[in-house]
Order: sequence, then structure tokens, then C-alpha cells
Amino acid sequence: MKTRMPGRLVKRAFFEDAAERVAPRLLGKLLVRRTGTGAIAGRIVEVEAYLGPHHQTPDRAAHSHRGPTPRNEVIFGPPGHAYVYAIYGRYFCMNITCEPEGRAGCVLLRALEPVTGLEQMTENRGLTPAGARRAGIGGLPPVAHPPARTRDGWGTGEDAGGEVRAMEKFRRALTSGPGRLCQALEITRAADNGVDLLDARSALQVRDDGFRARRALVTARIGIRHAAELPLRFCIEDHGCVSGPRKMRGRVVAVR
DNA sequence: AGGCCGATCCTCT
DNA sequence: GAGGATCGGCCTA
Repeated sequence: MKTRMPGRLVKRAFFEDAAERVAPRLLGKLLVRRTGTGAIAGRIVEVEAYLGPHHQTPDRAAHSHRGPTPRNEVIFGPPGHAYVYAIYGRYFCMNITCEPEGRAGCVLLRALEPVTGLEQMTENRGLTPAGARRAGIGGLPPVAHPPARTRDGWGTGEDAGGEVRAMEKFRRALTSGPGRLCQALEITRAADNGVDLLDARSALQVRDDGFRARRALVTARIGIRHAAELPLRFCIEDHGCVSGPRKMRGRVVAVR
């Protein structure tokens, strides 16, 4: 079965640059998983840049900080590939490699806006009873089932029973967070670490459907101890699917 | 060989 | 807002 993939593949040159420049430009691009039965896709709305040891600014939070090891070698390889690592024994996080081959630097994907395959994401995340068993979590959904998509948006268009708010909450729960988005798109280290995201044959791809984020909110990165003050987190301002605290100190910049 | 701890998520107070 | 789950990588002895 031939799965229809949205938009077009991003070019290699896009990632052949410093992570802190690639990161904001990545906002609005699509991360697409091809499955046996169709596509699962989300729009990138929150990212963080991690800098390689060659960089002028030392970044002790970066996995590449101490040089290449078997775990992080993909970061030192060619740009546009997936660096997937396991964290806290239960979750995976996904990065996209940047910089020319031989230099380190990558962008962590922290949140997506669900676009395609929401039912599959729901199951993958354990927000249905069957999925909960598969995902190995409790599986208490924000709402029992995702309300139907209408022409005007989610739910009925009115928010009579708080249905729109419930849908917001549900969408957030699907892909808002680096571990969550990997679970929703079935991303694992075993299957996806080192995959070329810019190859039409890959099961995981970064694509461009023409959406442009004109501005980005820049803040400190989340959940790190070292180099915690560097302004290397970028998100689409006020987007409902961004992870973390609702309001974070930062400044708005134009995306070149 | 052993210990520490993390670019997280979920649950309960 | 705090604590537990859970395990591989990396550092120290």
C-alpha cells in the first residue's frame, strides 16, 4: 500500500548549518511517520538547540559535549538524520542532526501539533484501554474519545459543554513533550536512531507543506542542569500544543 | 564492579 | 508542587 505523504521533503542544506539557526526555522515543518496502514504526522511547534563541542559557546547540557561515543555518534554524522536516545528507562527523545558531517549539533523536538493519524496517536500514547496496555501506562484519558473534527474546527464550534476545551487538552496530551511525541509516532532508538529523515524511502521524514512560522518565542531550555540559562528553546508563541509552563520568560524574534 | 543521574511522564496531595 | 518508575551510559574506585 502506497501511503500518501503530505508536502515535500526538506533539503539537506537546510540542516547543514548551526543548530541554533536551524531550530527556529524548523518551526512549522512536518514530522511524518509512515506506517503499514497510513501516515502519522505532526507539525513542529517547539524545539531546542544543542551545540557541539566545536562551538564557541560551551554547552554542557549537550550529549555531544564530551565528544563522540557509541551512544551519540550519530550527532557527529551527516545532517538531517535522527538521533534518538532513551531517557529515564521508559521514554525516548528525538533530535535532528545539524552541521556538516564531522561536526556535532542537533535540534531536540519538544512538541508537535497533531495533524494526521490522531486515532493512531491516541492508541500509541495509551489513551485507549488497548493502547494503555501496549504503552505500559495507566491510560486515563483526558476525554474518552477525541471529538469529531468538523469543518469549523474541533467539536461543534460552540463550547457549550466545554467540548472545545476538552479537545485542546486532548490534543496537548498526544504530542506535547519530547517523550510523548516519540510515543505517538512510534519512534524508538532501535528502529529510528540514525535514520535519514530526508530520504523518500525512510519510514520517518521531515517535510514541508508550505506553512511558515514568521516569529518565534525564544526562552531557556527545559529540564536541564548545565547551561540552563542559554536562550536555545524556540516555540510558536501561544500555541496550545507547546509543552512546559504556559508562560515562560523570553523574547520574540523574527524567523529569517 | 558499583553508583549516580538524566534533554520525562504520570499520579496524587 | 512533589515523588516514583526504571534503565543505560558514563564516571569513579
